[in-house]
Amino acid sequence: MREVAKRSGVSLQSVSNVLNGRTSQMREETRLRILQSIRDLNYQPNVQARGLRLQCTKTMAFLTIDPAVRFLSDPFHVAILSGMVDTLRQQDYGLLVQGFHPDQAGGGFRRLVHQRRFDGAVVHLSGSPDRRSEHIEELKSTGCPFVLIEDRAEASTAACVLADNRGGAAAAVALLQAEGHQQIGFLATDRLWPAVEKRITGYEEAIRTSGGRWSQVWGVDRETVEGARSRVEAILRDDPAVTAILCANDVLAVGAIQAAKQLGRKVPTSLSIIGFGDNDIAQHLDPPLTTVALPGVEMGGRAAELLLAYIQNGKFDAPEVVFPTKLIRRGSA
Amino acid sequence: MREVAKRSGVSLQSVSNVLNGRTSQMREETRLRILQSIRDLNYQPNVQARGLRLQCTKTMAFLTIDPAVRFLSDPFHVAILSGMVDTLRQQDYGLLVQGFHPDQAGGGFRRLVHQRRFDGAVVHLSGSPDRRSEHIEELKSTGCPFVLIEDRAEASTAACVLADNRGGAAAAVALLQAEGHQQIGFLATDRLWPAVEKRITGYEEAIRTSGGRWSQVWGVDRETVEGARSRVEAILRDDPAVTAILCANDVLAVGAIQAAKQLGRKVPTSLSIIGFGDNDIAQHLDPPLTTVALPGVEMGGRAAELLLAYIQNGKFDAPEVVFPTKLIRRGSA
DNA sequence: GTGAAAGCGCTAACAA
DNA sequence: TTGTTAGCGCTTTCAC
Repeated sequence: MREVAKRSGVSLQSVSNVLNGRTSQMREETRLRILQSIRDLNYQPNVQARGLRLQCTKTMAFLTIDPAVRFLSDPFHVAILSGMVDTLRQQDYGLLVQGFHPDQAGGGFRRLVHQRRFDGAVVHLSGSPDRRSEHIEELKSTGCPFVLIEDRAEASTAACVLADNRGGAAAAVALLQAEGHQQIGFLATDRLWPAVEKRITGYEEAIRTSGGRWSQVWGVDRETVEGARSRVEAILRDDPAVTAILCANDVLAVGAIQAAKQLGRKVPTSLSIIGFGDNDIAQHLDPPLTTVALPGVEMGGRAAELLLAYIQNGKFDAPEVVFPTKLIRRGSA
Repeated sequence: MREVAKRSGVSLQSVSNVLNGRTSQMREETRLRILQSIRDLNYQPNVQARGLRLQCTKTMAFLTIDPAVRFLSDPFHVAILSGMVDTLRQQDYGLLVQGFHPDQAGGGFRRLVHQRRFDGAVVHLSGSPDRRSEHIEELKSTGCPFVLIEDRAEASTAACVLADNRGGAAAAVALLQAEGHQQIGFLATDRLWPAVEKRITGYEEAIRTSGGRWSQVWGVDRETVEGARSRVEAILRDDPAVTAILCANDVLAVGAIQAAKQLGRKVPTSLSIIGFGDNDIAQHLDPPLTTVALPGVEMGGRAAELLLAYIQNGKFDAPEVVFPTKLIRRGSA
């Protein structure tokens, strides 16, 4: 910057003014001269120095708590990130990605915030509601603005972006009941994600309010296709009267389909399966997966927008944004 | 930090010394007192200020050129990122993610580097070899260390991480020829990724050296399942004598399988299909996809390690790291 | 062993 | 309209 000033024969301040658009009371000629020097020297302001002064980083973070080292293998996370990237790149904001192991998450958030690595964060928590509350309190106490995905927080520095998981689960149950299913089970992940909790709630409510007599939630310890397959095989052997399974996500649904094949149960005639997520794979399975679509990309994009607006105006446009979910009927139910 | 110093009754300097391990000539007692204050105050050094002084950011970047806004939907990118995240989080390094549109990439790299947002970058380029060379020159000229994925660069500030794509393609061709196939085609993406180029080269070499008479490379403009499906349908209608297709990636292979089904050609008996990547979906397709596995996670991890070592020692441990690929035989060939 | 002073690159407040 | 000064939080050099 000093170079630019020297080259244009002006002070550092004037250069700074041009860069920040404070150009109202400056001679057009000077402005152009400075602009030219900037271009000649290929100058770019140092975000670090600028940030130190302005107390901002031009960076947004995506934080999650996931026991899996490869937390990016969760397609929902990737969708959120894609949405964020898209919004942020238009504003010259960078995206910092960080996943925490459940055990380290405690001090982890606080540490990162104190390091001043970002101006705001989109956060996707997991764990028991109590644990999550603790984390939310911790985030609040940092003063750093954040947007929760699929979770709620009462705070002026927080907002949340949710999908209508309960509605989605209810729609899925309704479809299955309309097809005459009496024993509809729910295959859940052991790790508690807030969205999964809501899907379970939606499922149970739907069964109850429709006068259904039978409901059952099973857990899968390994959240993989293999894990789901072996679990579902055991379930079906145990209780062959189960005719429909609503799965907490599409990956589990893939495992469920495999289990059905393994046991010689035709999908959907002998066993109906519905997933959650509408991942890329869903429509290419055999049979194509009936699933509740989640607008992950849109959610990530909106979360980033909310954060950006907070940084500009000091408050959130909306404390809460709810996205609809949509049951996509294909061949598995 | 000022707080910590005051609380411990020492100078800022001493606190800084403790934080940076320059503790050799300091009374143990003082050291412990400072450490305690740090803990009491929950102090974390401000990476921004520290970085400004030290000219480093404790952040690494992943940069790619991908026309798709959702460049993260490429499973290979996600794998690279996963590997990087894993390595970086152990070193308290952050990960910055940025995708460029081919048209903006030109100045984009330079801009980011000049902004001093990161200490090094893992870069996955695409485009024609000439274009890529330009970008590599630009990266070199910034002086910022970088590791190329699937591409080469001669520079002291650069290293590269490659997979044996040629070998993988050759193995795939060998398998198909051993099964008696005479007309093996290659389904490529229109967008030129260096890895795809190498797969094509490997394919053509293998056909030639084995005395094969027929070879053909088709391009797919839309890199989606749909795009591949319609392209392959046209291809097969045009020349039904084609009995095997080697696809540039697994997504295209999914489309090819669908096309085969559409035309009533059984896979693998009437049409053999091999993919590249071994994505999560591959083994859950019907039939399970025979594919050349790429160690994306390992490559990303190694790339980050190389960069980290460069930052410490001022030079790369190795100018080039090559990973093997592995043909995984399943049901589609 | 510890403290004081300078400066990384930038911007806000004030002075000219 | 433009230039000067101070300071963001940290580390480094040098003096004590």
